[in-house]
Amino acid sequence: MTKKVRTRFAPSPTGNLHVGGARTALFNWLYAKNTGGEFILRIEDTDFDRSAERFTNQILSALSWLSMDWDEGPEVGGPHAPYQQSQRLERYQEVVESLMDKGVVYPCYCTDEELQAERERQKSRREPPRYSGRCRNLDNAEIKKFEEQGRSFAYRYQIPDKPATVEDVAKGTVNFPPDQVGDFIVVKSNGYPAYNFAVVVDDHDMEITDVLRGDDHLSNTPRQLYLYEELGWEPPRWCHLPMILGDDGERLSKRHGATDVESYREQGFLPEAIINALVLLGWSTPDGVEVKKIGELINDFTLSRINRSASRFDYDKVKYFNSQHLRSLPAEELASRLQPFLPEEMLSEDLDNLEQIIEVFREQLVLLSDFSELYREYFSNQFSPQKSALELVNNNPQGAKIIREFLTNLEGIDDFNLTNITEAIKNTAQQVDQKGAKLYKPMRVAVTGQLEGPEFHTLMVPLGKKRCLDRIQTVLQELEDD
RNA sequence: GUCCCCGUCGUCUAGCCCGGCCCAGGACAUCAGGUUUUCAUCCUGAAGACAGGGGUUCAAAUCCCCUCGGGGACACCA
Repeated sequence: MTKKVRTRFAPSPTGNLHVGGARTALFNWLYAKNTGGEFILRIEDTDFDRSAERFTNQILSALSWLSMDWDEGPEVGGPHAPYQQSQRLERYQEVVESLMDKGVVYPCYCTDEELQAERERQKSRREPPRYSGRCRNLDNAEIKKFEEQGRSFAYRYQIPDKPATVEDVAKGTVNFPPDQVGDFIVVKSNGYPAYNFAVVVDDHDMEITDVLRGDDHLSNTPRQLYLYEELGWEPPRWCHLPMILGDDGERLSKRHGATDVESYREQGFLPEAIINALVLLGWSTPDGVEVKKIGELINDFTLSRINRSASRFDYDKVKYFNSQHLRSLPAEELASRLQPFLPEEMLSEDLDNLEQIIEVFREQLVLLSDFSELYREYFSNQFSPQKSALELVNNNPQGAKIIREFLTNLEGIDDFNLTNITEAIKNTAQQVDQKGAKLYKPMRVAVTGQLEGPEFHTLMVPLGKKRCLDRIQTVLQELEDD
């Protein structure tokens, strides 16, 4: 029997969750869900200077919003707690000591300046910039001298001089020639573990079976592989995902505008739309159907359909997905999603009719935030017909007459429902013997003051009899004033 | 600079592993028509790509090589 799949997402809390990170999390989550495995969340906060708790909180909340729940991790705990690297320092120490016992780890007293100077020198000589191993064989006298100078030290791992072969699910077999990497730091001088060391320890301890991550990590993998071999641990399966680039083809960064998941939430995107858009970056559905619900994605997701080339996040397409998902949401659900986006001035009677109003605007909505403008335009008490709209009615010889007949027909309605309103429209059509735009435009203008917009007879129901009649009278008034 | 990854319509991609069904299919965006007695929706259509060059082969988007282009790593960042 094969082992149960355990994937993880291991963000560093040095910024908000951005689309690249979310995509990585998503693939790990989907893969775990698809195989009935577990998804672990781990916080890699070993960058003492840049990590901040508010980022951890933001990441957690963004993940939750996207509906990616984790089986183990912060807040939920689990058998391998704590899931935060800054709280696992003792464990790293323990592993470093075992490496020291094997003599494959040594203290390095080099300062930042020295290391940087070394790199500069190598570059100018057109050599690969990498650590020379100068502290590898320090004798006691030298160590004593450094100690007396008050220098701090970091631990470096002495890499074996041999090629590394990474078997990657997405990229295939990748060979790295020897001599490409220098001895790297496993524990920083502040006592915190360095990335390449901490991931190995944690992924092993947490029994991670599959590591799905951005392919910017591919060239780090040999280092990690060396460590796995040194420690006698079985490495996970690696699957390096193609990167998501900015619209200019460059690595995603702050200046690319909206890259935070949070900002999409604020703009009125639905989490399922973001997920739908994200999953198609570097992966494709087996049947070619692109708009999918989360459950369908879980069902469809396999590693074999991951592609290998980088992609860009297309804002227009996310909007398309949003409009599609918006349409398939039940009115009740949509009403609840809309809550944070409702205009403050919304009337209580309209609030009561929210679901009805939603149906009026449904096809027009692309973002949740579009609702309030639509509401203001068609439900506002400040009703002021557009000039161009009035002109059109004026230019129609029957215009005013249509509206007057329409008004009379509406006045006679007791129960102001869609059937009766439609009836009134039909009656008006017969009375004035008009059809098409000539008939409908004046009525539309009379009710909405505009030439375009949502289907106006559906809109009339939640607008209510009184507001409709008032508006029609206003329009008639303004027509006469001309 | 060295090493690694990648290169199909403007964008996301299918096809590539196992060459022929691909003078390359779909989606978004764009443009043009049409349906809907109004509007929105929707439908139909158009335009639009195998980075370039060599090979191998009866046959190459698919296999091999080179070039070019993009990205990544070479950090006491992850």
